Amino acid sequence: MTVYVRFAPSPTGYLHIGNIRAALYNYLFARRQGGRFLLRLDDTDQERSTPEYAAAIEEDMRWLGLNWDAFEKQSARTVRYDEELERLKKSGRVYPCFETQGELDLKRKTQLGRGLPPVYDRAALKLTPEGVEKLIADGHKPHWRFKLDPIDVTWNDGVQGPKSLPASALSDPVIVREDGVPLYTFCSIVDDIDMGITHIIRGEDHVTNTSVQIQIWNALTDKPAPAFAHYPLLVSADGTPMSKRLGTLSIRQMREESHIEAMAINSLLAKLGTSDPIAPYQDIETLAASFDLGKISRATPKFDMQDLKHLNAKILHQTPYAAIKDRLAALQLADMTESFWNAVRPNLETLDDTRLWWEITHQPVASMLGEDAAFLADAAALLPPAPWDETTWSSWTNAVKAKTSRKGKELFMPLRRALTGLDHGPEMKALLPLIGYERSIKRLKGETA
RNA sequence: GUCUCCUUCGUCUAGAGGCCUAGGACAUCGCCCUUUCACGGCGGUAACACGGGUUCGAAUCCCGUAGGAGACGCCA
Repeated sequence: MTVYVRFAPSPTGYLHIGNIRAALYNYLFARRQGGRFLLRLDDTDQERSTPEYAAAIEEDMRWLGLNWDAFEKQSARTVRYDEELERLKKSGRVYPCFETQGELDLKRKTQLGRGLPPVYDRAALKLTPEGVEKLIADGHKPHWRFKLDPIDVTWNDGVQGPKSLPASALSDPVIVREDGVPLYTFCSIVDDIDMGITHIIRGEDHVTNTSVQIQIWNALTDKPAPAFAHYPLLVSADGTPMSKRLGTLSIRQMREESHIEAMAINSLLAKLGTSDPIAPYQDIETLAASFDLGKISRATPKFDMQDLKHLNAKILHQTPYAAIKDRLAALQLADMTESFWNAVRPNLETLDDTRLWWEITHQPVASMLGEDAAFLADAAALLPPAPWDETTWSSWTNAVKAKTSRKGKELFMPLRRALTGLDHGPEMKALLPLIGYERSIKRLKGETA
């Protein structure tokens, strides 16, 4: 059996750290198993779904490198949902209900107040066929519920192990709204059957859905239900649930505002909450090779933006010039050479920091002379003429050392400050030739150059 | 309230009754390298939620308590 998995977001917002994990896990699982990966837009909710969000999801997935083998949209499949619904109506597995939302809310509130689980009481099942006809004739529109069997559904979960959920805690799910729109719980199963999905990997917020969906699946087909795996949801570093934080954690914000590398996100999310160490990975195929559902822990891991930033820096420090060349060219700055990259790479936290070091080597910088103006004037006098190379720094500083008797930090820090305007940065022997004689001599004299 | 899952260093985890004076990774701290900061290399600090029980012996099994996450929608 060839593995076939899907990521099924609804285009009602941007992809974020929480839901991209579903995409990543499914993608890596498919790659590892030699299977296929489907992107399916669950866009039956016409009011909240937008083409803009749909396009953004595709864009973000491509940026992360999560390429899909097939693409589907639920909005194009309404005929199939109607057909399957008719079959369930004929077999008596769904039944019409007429309670208003207000009535249902009240029932739930009453049950909760009495310490009971807020489960639908199946009052609509007591309606006679004549009663139903009369309600419809009077202009009431029914919504439809799927009648659950009173059995405990069991399955062997890929992360949680053997699972059993008591039927008594479940309501008959509404599968078609009063306005005729079929709901996720139902559409998703019709799709999974039609498309031949073999494994469903998703967050543990779907565990109770699974027990009803297995029943719906079995009511629709004799084919065996897919394998399920439910991984624990993330919590944010300060302990607040992610659901309250997702606004600040969209993939596009990470990319456009925080300048995070796609592989930093992939590396962290693929390993966070697993028994593998969190480490920088350069490509997604290597990540796929080590992916194993069995390594996912059942406890809720914390997501910390700091961890992501650390990993991002590590990835950049390891990135060879050949792999970053095109993106450096896209910055449209002069002299983005291999030696420039190798010089600045160890000091980057984000790729955008490249601009800072480019400006220091190519744009006027306010020099930092401080108390050392006299010392720097001596140094300036000793500055050798161009052309410069990697040895210039040490021959020059040796001369300065001989003249001034300074050494160590006393010798180097004032030079770094004067030449770059900063007290930290790449190795000066690499930076000096990039700054060049003209700017160097002026900066040593305290001029902005 | 009911149901599901969970609780080992700051963080992610290893650990399936004696191999645990609890191992690894990240972070942190220190040292080395670099006649400078960083990068890199090498080391150190640091944890079994609590209370009972079972057992010769418990991080590991059982019960309870506390705490955390999720679900209980005509959302997905």
